[in-house]
Amino acid sequence: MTDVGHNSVSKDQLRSIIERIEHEEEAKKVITDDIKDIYSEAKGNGYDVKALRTIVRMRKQDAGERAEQDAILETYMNALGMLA
Amino acid sequence: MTDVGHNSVSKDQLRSIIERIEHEEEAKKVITDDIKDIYSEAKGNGYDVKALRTIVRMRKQDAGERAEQDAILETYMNALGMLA
Amino acid sequence: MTDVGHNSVSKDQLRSIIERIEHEEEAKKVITDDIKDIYSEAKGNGYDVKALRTIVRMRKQDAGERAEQDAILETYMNALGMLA
Amino acid sequence: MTDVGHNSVSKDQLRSIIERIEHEEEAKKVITDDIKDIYSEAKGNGYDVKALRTIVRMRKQDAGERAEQDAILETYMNALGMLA
DNA sequence: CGGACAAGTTTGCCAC
DNA sequence: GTGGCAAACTTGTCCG
Repeated sequence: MTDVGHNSVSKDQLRSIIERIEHEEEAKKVITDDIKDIYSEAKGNGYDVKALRTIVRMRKQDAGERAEQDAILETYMNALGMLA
Repeated sequence: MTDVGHNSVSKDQLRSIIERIEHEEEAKKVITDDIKDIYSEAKGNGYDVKALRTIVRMRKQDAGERAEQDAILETYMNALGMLA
Repeated sequence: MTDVGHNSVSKDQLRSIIERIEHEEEAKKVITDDIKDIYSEAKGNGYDVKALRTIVRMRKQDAGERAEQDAILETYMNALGMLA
Repeated sequence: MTDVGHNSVSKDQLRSIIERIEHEEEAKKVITDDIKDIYSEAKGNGYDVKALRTIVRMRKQDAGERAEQDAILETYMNALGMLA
């Protein structure tokens, strides 16, 4: 390899970095699939997946933040006459 | 309350589903953070993070590439009546 | 080209189909970009883009359907003690 | 009502934004439907829709491919200090 | 912090 | 009509 610029890049070090990342990403994929399985199973038991996701999202969302979002929405909806 | 879907949602079953998902998502977050750490560490060692991400992405694509090509071939063969 | 199966595909006809589709997709992309521009401009005028998107989505959604979704959500939230 | 953000949201301005977006989205839907029609017509003429979609997708990728390659090259050159 | 990029989520379509 | 595949939209993250 031609040595360009700073380039004291150890081939082995670079390979190690890449492989560590790829290893983690595989692990992440496993978990992602597990989550999908849980939703699928729930669906099989009659649950509404979209609603479940909404619940999970809401619980993750900070309460104050949620109120803030609601307030903005309400402001706009009111301006548009979408409220009562 | 209006009865939606099969309903008579078991509180415990629902809670179990939600908590299993949240547990998996926490595990996923740990891994996501690990990946970020690896990139940060690499950056500290003088690597260009954007380039690293590009490499990882390319290797992922290359992996999928072969399958993609095969799928295309099969599609055409099927369209031409060369399969079964 | 080898004549396989039914294959009386006119090269010109195929090309025409493909190009018509690609032409439409370009037009679609223009509109998509226009929409992005409107949101950007609104953002520049101090609007909350996320809230705007929510409004648009809600107005698109049928009222009855929305109530249905809300009912499911409420059922779950109640089961989890997220209400009151 | 709570004052959110800059607020004093002009009802007319907001309505205008929303309606412009909705107008564009309708236009987009028309095009989307046109595309569907083209595929349907092609199907009626004996074409394999899945294969057509594959072709369109591939041609789009090929177009982006060159730009992608250039971007990768630039990224590396930049990382190696060969730019600027 | 603003704009680009990537990830994740949702929706639509086609085959079975 | 269900489940898997692919497109589109949304959200979040990262770099400048």
